[in-house]
Amino acid sequence: MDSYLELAEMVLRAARRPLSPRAILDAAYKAGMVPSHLFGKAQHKTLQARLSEEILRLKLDSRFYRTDPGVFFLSEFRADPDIADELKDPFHARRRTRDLAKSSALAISRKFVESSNSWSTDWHNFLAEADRCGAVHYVDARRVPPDFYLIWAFSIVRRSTQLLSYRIGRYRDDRDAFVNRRSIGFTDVVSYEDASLFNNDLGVTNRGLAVVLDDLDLSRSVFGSNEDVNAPDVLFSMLTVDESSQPAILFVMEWACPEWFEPTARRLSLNEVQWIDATRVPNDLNDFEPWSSAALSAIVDDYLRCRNEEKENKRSANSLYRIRTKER
DNA sequence: GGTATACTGGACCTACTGCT
DNA sequence: AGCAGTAGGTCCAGTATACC
Repeated sequence: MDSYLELAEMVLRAARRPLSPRAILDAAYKAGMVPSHLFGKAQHKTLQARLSEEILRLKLDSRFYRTDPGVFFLSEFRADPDIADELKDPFHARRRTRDLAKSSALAISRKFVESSNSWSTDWHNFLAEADRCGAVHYVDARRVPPDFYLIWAFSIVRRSTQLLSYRIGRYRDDRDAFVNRRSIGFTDVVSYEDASLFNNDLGVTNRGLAVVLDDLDLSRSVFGSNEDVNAPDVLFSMLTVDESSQPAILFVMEWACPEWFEPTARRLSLNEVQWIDATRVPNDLNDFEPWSSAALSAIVDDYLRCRNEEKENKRSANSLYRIRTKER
């Protein structure tokens, strides 16, 4: 036996019940099963780390699963009729980070974007046109070819005149201009799997909805009903040009939640969740990460312009904003 | 010997809990 | 509500091992 995982496997097989890493190690020491090369001040932490990583990596193919937070069991017992049913239901631990490293991320050729004039019409035309012209490619999000823009869904949650904001932790986004900054965006790259026959935007709004539901741990019914989610308010697209990340195109959309909605802070891995006023530029705009800062400025400008023009329900959609963090 | 891969302990960050 | 201590989950640098 030469690793923590093998040790855990043997102890759990003998115990035939879920155990915490500490209990696994206690049992292993009592049985004299721990080899001398496994040592340390906090071995239960190491074992927990190994189990967590194995489950994260192999998911359902892992030898282990959680029955509760911090309690692990062997997958082989899920087929054992002598094991109680309530121990067979895997507990899914909330991720601290979201995997952005998608191998099939939506990207559009720069040439097409620069020659396109359909920014001024709407997303669907722009994306359909890109698709028709063969300007759409699916790429590895970690290695975007220089002649392509990665496409991001950027979801905002609105409650009347307020927008939901939060502070980004290190695990969430480690780009220098984003870490510890305030944000109004729930963002993710759009993947091939998001597109379907039933949407005509290559899956951009699908991904926008998925990311906001996932990050806020919400049910679809918050934005309509489980069967039929209200379409988001399509705001605009932004071409981001900042030093901290590769140039990308953000499709900014707003999801309107009911007046009673309040995110349950304890379920979030987001910090300092608060509603901010969407009718004026916040004093601490520089505290926001560059994408949110630009989106927020555009939203407030739009609100003020609409109010001036007394066209309150009309948003000027689909204009191209260029963010240059250096110029801010 | 050089390189790739796997494994390790523990640091790190966030969430939870109990106390005041 | 605010604080401190602890636990859970993730990350990373260092080391061991396997392979060429």
